Amino acid sequence: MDLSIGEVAERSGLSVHALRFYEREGLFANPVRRLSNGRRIYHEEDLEWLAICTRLRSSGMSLATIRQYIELVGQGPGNEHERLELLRRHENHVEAQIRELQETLDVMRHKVRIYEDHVVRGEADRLWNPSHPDAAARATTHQECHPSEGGT
Amino acid sequence: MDLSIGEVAERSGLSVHALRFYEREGLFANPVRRLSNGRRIYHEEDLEWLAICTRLRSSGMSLATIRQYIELVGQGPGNEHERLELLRRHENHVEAQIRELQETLDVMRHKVRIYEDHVVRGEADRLWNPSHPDAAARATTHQECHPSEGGT
DNA sequence: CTAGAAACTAGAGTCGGGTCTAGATCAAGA
DNA sequence: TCTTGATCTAGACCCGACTCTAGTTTCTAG
Repeated sequence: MDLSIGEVAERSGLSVHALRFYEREGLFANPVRRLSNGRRIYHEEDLEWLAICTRLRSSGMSLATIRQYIELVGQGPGNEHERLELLRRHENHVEAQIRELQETLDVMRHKVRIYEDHVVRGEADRLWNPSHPDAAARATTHQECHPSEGGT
Repeated sequence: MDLSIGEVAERSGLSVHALRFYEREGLFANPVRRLSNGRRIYHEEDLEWLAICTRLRSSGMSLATIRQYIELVGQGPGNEHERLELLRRHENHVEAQIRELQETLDVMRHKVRIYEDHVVRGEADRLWNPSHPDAAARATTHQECHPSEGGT
């Protein structure tokens, strides 16, 4: 039932180094226990938490914020509001990321499609090439492209 | 018509430092020209390119990859295939990011909703708190939650 | 003419998020 | 017994992407 750091590394996808690092940084909710010989022992719940952690990280939550969350939980009842707020902030953040990526994707698809056309016709060199300012014009006249590119 | 580095900074949202840094790193397609006194001059096209650059960056393309793209363009016709491949790879990458974020979002919404319920009922302490392994059980028995959490 | 803003260069520093090293300890198998 | 391999600690190192500093020059307004 007990897991060694190596097993956890393998199953979580994090390196043993990263696991020790996470521990130092206070990213484990239940402080990692040790065997009498000093070796760390983990349990399934740690793996579950690491999975969540990894999700939070890969969706852009910083380790500092994850630590904050854990600290709130560690303080026990009474701060549920703060926890919820933290989670909701991240939720919004993720939503915003999705929107932006979706926009970028639309732009890219458009560009790539046009690029392909031009490649087929052997005249692609000018596209998305800022040294040739007529690139935009070409694209635009051929297929509406970007009436106002600066959509960031 | 000519823009100073300060103007470009203001309009692009990048710092003057960053602009000089980008230039050193070869991220400008049309090499930045100088006035006789050594000062950089930029044009509208540079702003357009910077807008694209910023989009690529914020969607996770590294500066190194952006440089690669520019290098391909700079080599002139003949490598359209490579350019297209690079763009498509990024397209895929962005798509993958969106999918993952969407998944994360679903998970988070679910958790937050449940958390809210529990807060309302004053029994929230155990949720998403790996020190209380019964959290999952509670959530699960209350509202289906995670039959198999490790959905990464 | 002078002050202050803005630009220049080279290079150092920062920050987040790890990764790696060295040297020691410990467990298990040939 | 000896070796191999996993673990331990403290702390150095790395990488990407900037950011800032110092010292200098140049432009602009008063």
